[in-house]
Amino acid sequence: MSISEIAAVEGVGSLHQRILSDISEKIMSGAWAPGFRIPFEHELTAEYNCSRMTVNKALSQLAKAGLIERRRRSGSFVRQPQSQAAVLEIHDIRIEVEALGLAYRYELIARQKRRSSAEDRALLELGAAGQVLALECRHFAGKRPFAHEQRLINLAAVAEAAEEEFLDIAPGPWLIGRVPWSEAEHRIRAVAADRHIAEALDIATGAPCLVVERRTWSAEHPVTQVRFTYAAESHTLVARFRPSQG
Amino acid sequence: MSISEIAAVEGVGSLHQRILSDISEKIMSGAWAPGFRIPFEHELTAEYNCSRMTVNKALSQLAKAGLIERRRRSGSFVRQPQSQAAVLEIHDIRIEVEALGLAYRYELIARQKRRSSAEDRALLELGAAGQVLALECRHFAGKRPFAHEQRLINLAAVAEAAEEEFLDIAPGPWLIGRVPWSEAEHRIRAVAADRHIAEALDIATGAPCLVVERRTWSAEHPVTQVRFTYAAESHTLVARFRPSQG
DNA sequence: ATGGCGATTATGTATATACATATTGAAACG
DNA sequence: CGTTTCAATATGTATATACATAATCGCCAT
Repeated sequence: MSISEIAAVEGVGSLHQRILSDISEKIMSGAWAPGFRIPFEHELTAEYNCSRMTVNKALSQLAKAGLIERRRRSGSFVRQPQSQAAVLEIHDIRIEVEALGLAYRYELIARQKRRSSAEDRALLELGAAGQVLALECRHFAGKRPFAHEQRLINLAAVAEAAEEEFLDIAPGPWLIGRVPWSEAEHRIRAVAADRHIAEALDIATGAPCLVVERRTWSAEHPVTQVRFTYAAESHTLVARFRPSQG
Repeated sequence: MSISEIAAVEGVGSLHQRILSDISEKIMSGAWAPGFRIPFEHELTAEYNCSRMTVNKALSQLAKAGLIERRRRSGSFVRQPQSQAAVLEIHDIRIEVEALGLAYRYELIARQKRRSSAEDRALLELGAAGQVLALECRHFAGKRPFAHEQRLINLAAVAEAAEEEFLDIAPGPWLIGRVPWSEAEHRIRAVAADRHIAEALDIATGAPCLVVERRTWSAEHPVTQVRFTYAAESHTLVARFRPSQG
């Protein structure tokens, strides 16, 4: 939780919020350097003329936000500047398209159930061979293609997928509603459109595209691997970042 | 703040923590669907045989984490799942290059101190005019250009930057060591290299590039805006994801 | 009906208080 | 001199209570 998120959730007028922002201001400005021991709760209680609970609420939140570290008997200390980590929002494509005020349409291009090839196993990080479902589809924004999707689903992990046609529902939302995922890994890069992608997205061969690849695990089992390709003009990923311990 | 972050910070043994995890479990599992009105504070007070403050602490945190929405007089409701959030690690370019086993080199191309233009103010989201420092530089991996950097620094926020030549140290690490940041926003997209970028990165004009733009704030003040451009082959962003609400 | 008004209700914030727990520092002891 | 014990201290959690605030419901007058 970032400081501004705290501020956004809490009323900015409340006292514990004011204490919180006063202290974070001192830390952010560098006035209180890393390692500095911030005043004890009872000192802040006196300074703000309020109860310890109120001070405690503010300090607890600063600790949660990672700005300070609290040690019993010793006090609270400004933490070392942390590594950068980000909270990256990845929306459902449908929601993204509709947020642009455009009509969303989904189209299945190909669907193949097969025994996993060596390449499939590499993509899914599967140890043993087994059945997989390979899907290729397109997402439209209005009349224009918005994203191309290539996906592998590990049928050992999601057996019901074999029964689903995926004619009317995209595999993303279908999976989200069915398989809780515990972890995922994304790779984001720029590529030049090859012939196949260029045709699918109705752009020139060689045009820049944003590729987002995702691998998802549920309880340590690989579930799905997907590659989304967006035409450069159509897509920007937005990420809110906050400092965090790393 | 994600649920697991809450759990990590708080002791898992405390009562408000147990209430919190009980409820988030119901929400995550789908037992309490979006829109469902969770029990009132006084009902949970009875169920857990504890005070309202304890229940309130748990519910406030669930609200902060974005799992529920609280409405006075109406109750608390499970929110629609908003998006998937991820923790994306963004490393220093130098570290990234050296992780590839290549020699890192930094080069300053241009440095200009100026009164902020309208464009500068838009990029930095600055209200009033003031002095800014505009920098352009390159990062090398071995002999090849790895990334191109265009940066604005708000001198009202970081006055010492005016004295720094940035001949031997890149502005990124320089800023990180000096200005704690509270929040940043990233935009990631693919573009075709224009002539200037193509020259700087030694690639063909029109070649796909990954652009990462970042705006950073410290204590509500804009600090810096930077645009990194990477040749497509040279860079992949990797993000480890966990489920979360927001 | 309908528009305003007060009562009701759930949450939001703050208080004083109490006891638990972890850690430190110093005194007591072998 | 080293170790154990104990008291002091800051934070962690929980309680009962109080009043503020926002939203909703129903009543009443128009």
